[in-house]
Amino acid sequence: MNPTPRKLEIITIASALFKDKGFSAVTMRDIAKAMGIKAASLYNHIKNKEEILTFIIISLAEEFINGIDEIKEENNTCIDKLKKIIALHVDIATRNTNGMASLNNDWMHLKDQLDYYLTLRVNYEDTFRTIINEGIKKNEIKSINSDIMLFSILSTLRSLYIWIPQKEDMNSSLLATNLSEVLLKGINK
Amino acid sequence: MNPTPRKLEIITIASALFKDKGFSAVTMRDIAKAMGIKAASLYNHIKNKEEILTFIIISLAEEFINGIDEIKEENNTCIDKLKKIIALHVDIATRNTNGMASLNNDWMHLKDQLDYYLTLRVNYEDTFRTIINEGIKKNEIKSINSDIMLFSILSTLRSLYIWIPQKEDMNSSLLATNLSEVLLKGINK
DNA sequence: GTCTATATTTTGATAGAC
DNA sequence: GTCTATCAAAATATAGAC
Repeated sequence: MNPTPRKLEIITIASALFKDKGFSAVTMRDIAKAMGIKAASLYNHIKNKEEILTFIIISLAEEFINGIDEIKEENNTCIDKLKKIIALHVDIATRNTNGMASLNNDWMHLKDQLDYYLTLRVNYEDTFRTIINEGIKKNEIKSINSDIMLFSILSTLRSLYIWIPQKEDMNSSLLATNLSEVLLKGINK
Repeated sequence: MNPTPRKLEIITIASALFKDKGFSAVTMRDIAKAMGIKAASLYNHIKNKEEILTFIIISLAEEFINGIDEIKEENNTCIDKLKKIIALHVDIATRNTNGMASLNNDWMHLKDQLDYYLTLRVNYEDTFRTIINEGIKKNEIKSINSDIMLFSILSTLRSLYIWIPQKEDMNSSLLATNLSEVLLKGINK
């Protein structure tokens, strides 16, 4: 899992193509053309097409699990933990917009590491849900079905990659602040 | 745009497959096998693979635009209009969960009707944004960047199809009510 | 309406020269 | 590290029999 510079170049260019058309609709020839080389040459750097997808998804999934594990241990209110989770999503989605598309839409095409990915995802959602439930218990958060709250917030955060490129003018910390306001306190006056 | 029963059967079965693997990863043989016939037989009912996708996406997009056009004309508060939009999404996503996956993830594979789809989508988002902006003007809604509010709410609504099958126990109207509470008033106590 | 057979193109991947 | 040449498999789609 420590790619050479050339391999990383392939992964980066492939990410951009996967974002636009999805993993299955992008061919090795598409990736090669975008790199300015022939498809056969790609195999000097990567084992196969699957390896590209696996790297994109697993490295992102690990970033998320590491991020939330750190946040959950902090001595903080639950609301502040949620704000940090929101900032985590904004940060990762800003730094790797293209990869986020594969993480969201193409994880089902993983083979070798599909089970590992699913474990990471379940762990992430469980930690997230635990933080919400603690917030309810401590009277910081409304006593609504916590799955609905989890689903609502996480759906928005997972879609950030679609929206961030359209809003290049807005800086990350302002976006995270505004998003926290909307997601935590709503839009109703 | 008025499919025979057999054609509708193909579209329905294809929707389920597209939901699981995406349009590009599903072959005509996959669809045929799920129907219990051979791939060649499909072509007696449909022109090509693209036509299946086009029907799924365009009929859903038209349902949404018709729904929101009706809501916007009503003599109602903006908050109530938003509640109706939320109920619209819950309703459509409940009735056609599988189709919603294609609408969200495979619209870029449209050919003939891609421009038409994009027009419908822009119109939908514009109407949605206008309702939010009116709410701000009338002091019903907080004066935050309306694009952030639009993005946040719409991301959640667009993801409903992923979540609804996991929550079969919850009825549509309760879900719409809870979701309105969370999306409009937030989770913070 | 479904079948078999088949044409044509595209795809992931390898072998071996430079 | 990239190329040309090529393979084998898989894909969309058509023709024509039943």
